[in-house]
Amino acid sequence: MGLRELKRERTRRLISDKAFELFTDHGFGRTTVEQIAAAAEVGPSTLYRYYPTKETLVLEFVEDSMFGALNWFREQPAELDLPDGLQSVIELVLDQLERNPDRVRAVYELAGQTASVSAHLAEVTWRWRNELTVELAGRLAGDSVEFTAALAAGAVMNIIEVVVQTWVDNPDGTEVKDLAHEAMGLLRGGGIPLPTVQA
Amino acid sequence: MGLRELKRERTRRLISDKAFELFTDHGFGRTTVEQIAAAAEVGPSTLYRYYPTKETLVLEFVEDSMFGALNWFREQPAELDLPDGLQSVIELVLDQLERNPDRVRAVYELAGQTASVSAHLAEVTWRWRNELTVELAGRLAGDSVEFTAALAAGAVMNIIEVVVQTWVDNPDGTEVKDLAHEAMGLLRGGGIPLPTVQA
DNA sequence: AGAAAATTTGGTAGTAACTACCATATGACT
DNA sequence: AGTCATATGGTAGTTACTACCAAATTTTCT
Repeated sequence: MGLRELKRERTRRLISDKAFELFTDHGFGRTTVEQIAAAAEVGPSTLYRYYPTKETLVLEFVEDSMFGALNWFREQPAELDLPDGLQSVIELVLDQLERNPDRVRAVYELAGQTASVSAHLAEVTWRWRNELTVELAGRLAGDSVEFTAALAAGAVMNIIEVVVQTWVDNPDGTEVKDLAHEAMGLLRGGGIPLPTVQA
Repeated sequence: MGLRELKRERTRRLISDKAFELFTDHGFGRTTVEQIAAAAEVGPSTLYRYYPTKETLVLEFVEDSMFGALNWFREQPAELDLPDGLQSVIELVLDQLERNPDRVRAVYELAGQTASVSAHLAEVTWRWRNELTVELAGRLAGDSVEFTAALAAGAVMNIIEVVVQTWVDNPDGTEVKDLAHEAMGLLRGGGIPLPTVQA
């Protein structure tokens, strides 16, 4: 890796760290992009090159965690057992998020306070689910492939969201991995009140 | 209803109609709030009183459809059978959306083109799911009520989203209600590749 | 009917996120 | 060392949105 890339990584991290510092101290809305740029000792112009919007400053880590796992899934052989593969996807996302619990909590804190952050967080997971749907559809056969894939991808996204939310809400509760298994068990075992089917 | 309320309703509708006209003709990003205000023959100041952000102009109908159904659910007696109730919620939302198919299609069109619209659309459904979770949790008993409620609410949201998406993507396909039943059937009958449970 | 009160409207001034663009500086390569 | 590619910082401008105020309009009270 050249010196150039190294510096890029460093500035990128510096900017997002300073941003989080200011966001958690004074709130998302009360922090201006210029203040962040000043704190990171770069021009606003440079900051915008790394982070096109204020929200991406907050969501980079979550987005990377989620799409990292998705990319792993994409590289798996076509014969991969889907249920097993989906479990691995879930565990990979959770593993990534657990590498930086404080950051995850801060993100959810900010999303709770600011509508546009919550909106963009929702958008990231929504986009993630759509891309998982495409990948899944390519691995399915039979009737209404798109439909089935979308339902499966939605279920996976759901499990992740519920587990993360529960984890964030009570930090000293059950282990993340156990929560995930509990969720999958409930879904499979019929422990969830699902809507009835009646024509 | 007094003259004041009547005029308010009228201006509100006028504004959102003009907004959709401009959005679909020239795109969301290429339409300014001032242009919308001018087209509706009101001051920008007035427009902002009705619609606090540009995105609410787009999402009002979808939001009303979804939260209308949720409010119906909230008013149901505590003894209501949950699976049946959830099916009704789904059908109510879909009924509301079907009252204005063009508008729904336009919304999804705009969401596909503009990130911030897609973000706010995601946020609306996310918030809807959260409120459904709260309502459901109040009607459940036993262990891990919150957890179960969140999973159920997520499943409901999922069905709605998949059905609407499928409906929007091919307008002349299966009836919305049939799609919904198909989705519920697949979910209950194990036709979906769900992640495995293994500790 | 007419005055007073409440509310809606439109306009002004200002903030801040973001874009387009250009000159300068800084690593990379021969 | 010199040239090339890329990263940086600054300037000017657009636009969404906020706070605030004076005029207009609807409702209410006498």
